[in-house]
Amino acid sequence: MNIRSAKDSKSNILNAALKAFSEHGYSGANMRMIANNANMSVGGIYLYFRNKEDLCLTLLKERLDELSEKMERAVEGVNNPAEAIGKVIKINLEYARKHREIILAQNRDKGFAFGIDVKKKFFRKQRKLVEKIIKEGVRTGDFFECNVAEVTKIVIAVLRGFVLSILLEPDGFFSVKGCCEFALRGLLRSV
Amino acid sequence: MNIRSAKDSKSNILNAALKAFSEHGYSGANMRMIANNANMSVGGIYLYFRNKEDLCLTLLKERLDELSEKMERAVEGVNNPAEAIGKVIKINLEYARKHREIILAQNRDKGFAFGIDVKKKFFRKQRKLVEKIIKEGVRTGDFFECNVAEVTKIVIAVLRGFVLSILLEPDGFFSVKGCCEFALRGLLRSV
Amino acid sequence: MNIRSAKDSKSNILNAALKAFSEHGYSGANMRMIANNANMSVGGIYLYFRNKEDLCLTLLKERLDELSEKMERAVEGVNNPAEAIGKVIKINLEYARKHREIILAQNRDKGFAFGIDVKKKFFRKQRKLVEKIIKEGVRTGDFFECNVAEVTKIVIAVLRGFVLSILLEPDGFFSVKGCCEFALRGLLRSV
Amino acid sequence: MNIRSAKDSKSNILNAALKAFSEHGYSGANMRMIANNANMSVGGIYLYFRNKEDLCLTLLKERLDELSEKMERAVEGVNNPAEAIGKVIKINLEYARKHREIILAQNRDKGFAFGIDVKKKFFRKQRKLVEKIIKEGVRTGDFFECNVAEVTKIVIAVLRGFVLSILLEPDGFFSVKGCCEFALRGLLRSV
DNA sequence: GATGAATGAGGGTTCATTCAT
DNA sequence: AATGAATGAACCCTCATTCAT
Repeated sequence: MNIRSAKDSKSNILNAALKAFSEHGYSGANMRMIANNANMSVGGIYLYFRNKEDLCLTLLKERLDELSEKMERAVEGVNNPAEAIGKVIKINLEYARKHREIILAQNRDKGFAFGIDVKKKFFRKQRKLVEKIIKEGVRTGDFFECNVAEVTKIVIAVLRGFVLSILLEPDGFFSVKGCCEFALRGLLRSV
Repeated sequence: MNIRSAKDSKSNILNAALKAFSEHGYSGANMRMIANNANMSVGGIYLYFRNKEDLCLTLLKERLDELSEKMERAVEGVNNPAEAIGKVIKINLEYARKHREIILAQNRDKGFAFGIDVKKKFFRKQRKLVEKIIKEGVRTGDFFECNVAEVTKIVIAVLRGFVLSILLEPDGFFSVKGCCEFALRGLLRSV
Repeated sequence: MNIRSAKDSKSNILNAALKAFSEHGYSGANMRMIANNANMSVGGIYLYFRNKEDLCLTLLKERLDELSEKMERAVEGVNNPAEAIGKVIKINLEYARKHREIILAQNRDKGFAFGIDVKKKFFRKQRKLVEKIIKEGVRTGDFFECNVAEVTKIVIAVLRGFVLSILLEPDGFFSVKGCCEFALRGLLRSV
Repeated sequence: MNIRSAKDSKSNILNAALKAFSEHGYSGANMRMIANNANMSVGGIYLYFRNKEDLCLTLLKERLDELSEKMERAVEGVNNPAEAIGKVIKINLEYARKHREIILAQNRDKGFAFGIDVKKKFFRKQRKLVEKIIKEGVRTGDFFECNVAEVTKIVIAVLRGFVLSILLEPDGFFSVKGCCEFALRGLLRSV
């Protein structure tokens, strides 16, 4: 209707798609719905995106890039490794809570395999970040001596678990502080 | 071809569906595929299952019931709380590795919302089991004093994270021992 | 289950089919339903009837034969033509009210064309009966001089209209007496 | 092929459906047939009609609205009640002869219950029209004193009977004049 | 750039009928 | 005579994608 720039149109469609996917999941949402949300014609979407999958993938990429950047900015200049781990956990939990619907939509109907490349790229970045922190923690003596590669994987696994639990039970009591403490100390009173 | 008992037919279909869902996801698999895998006609499936969803749900329920039972049997008679937590982690990790395809299939295309009741029932059982162990650990003094309810949730979140990571990166190095140690001790050298 | 004679089985199935067709119409009723109603297997039905249509046709034939016979018996020995016409109307209206569900079922989903031969045979008999009465009425002078063939058709049409109206609006006020009076004024020389 | 206006497409589909339903009845006709008749794709039909039933119902409504209007226009300005009844009969008989196939199709496979609301609306209109004429006839003294409500029902039943008979035996000799005379003898005080 | 009518393959599901037992 | 599991064609309907305008 309006004279829009290509960039505007694209982000307009992305917002419309976001809404549709959030509400109905990937295959529950159809192109007509998205077009309606975007105040556009169905055909119009195909001027900006190759197909439905491309549209969803773009959405996913945007989100993960944003999260990546947030994490990196959050630990920039933080010297205390424990604090850095805490920040990473905090950012991830906040992000999960904020974008719950979207993350679920991207996994509903398509599952983990969907957009695997984009996800892998994100995971790689995330792992590097955490690994750096742990390495530093071991170097400073704050953290246990350990197989850094494995512990990194474990920490990321734990992080994922926190995120997943927030997605599954959004209303459950689940404090960032509790998660951080746990990740840093575990269950046992004495070692 | 129609010489099978009803029970045979049912499990025959379930296996065929498992294969189809594992390879193509829930909506990628179609009833014709499943019928072919089962060396049956399409209509035959509907003698044993109300519809596609029912078929997949049955598969899910079977799996989760089995896992539930395994966990319960594993901690039976174990008095050391740390050991019990270790067993729970071990069972879950082994299970994830063994049934990776199936679990993914049930979440691909349909996502977490699918079979939510069956899943909730499982989660409830799992939480009760873990809570009991932690309570006991706190009572015996093996574990920190803590908000048992919250820590239970966190431990389960961690558990989920381990499982999720195995699903996402099946070939990654990821030892049960490492996970257990981490869950029990965390990262920090001293508190 | 029981040892039944072939005749028993047949009528047992017919009753079961009648119930099913009455409740769900021709295509709404399925063979499994009928088999259940008859406490039989699906395959069993095919020992007695060639197929679903044959089953329904047999039902139709039974009903129409019964009605035919009732009409014939009713006018037997009645000498007054007006009274005879009244009897015919009465029998038909009563029959429509009594077997409403069945008649509707036979026309629901299949319509007038269904069982056309059986119906035609019935219509022929009915027409002959009415024609005979009218001819007699004209001969005795009770009825107007008229084109007997056409008036017969008209009287039958009127009769059908009464029946149809009862089928369409079973609860509507619609007296046999009113119908007879109306129809006879069309026939009687003097009132 | 896609150069038609929406209105053209709709009526194009309606014609195609009419042909299909007339030839094969409601459930005998399938969407693919209709699409072929309309030189369209199956999906195209669903742009204009919610489903098969909606398509058939629209057809039915169109027909009955047309007949309703015809009847009303026919008696407009006619002062003689007997003549008015004659016109109503004439219009209905002509209509039945002209649209025989269509009317049959709408009742074949689905029966009277199909589109019951649309039909009821038509019947209501028809009854009001006839009732008004009879009331007027009684007032002017042309018609017998009578229970107007009941006689209206009877006249409509008779009318239905004429229509039904034309549907059942289209080639039968069945004059409008004969029908009117017969029906009017039931109503007129003097012949 | 933008439209939206049109496509048509493919989906899940039903059910009259068959046949090995 | 009787069973009921099995068949498979056919049904209605959906929707990502295309293309004439």
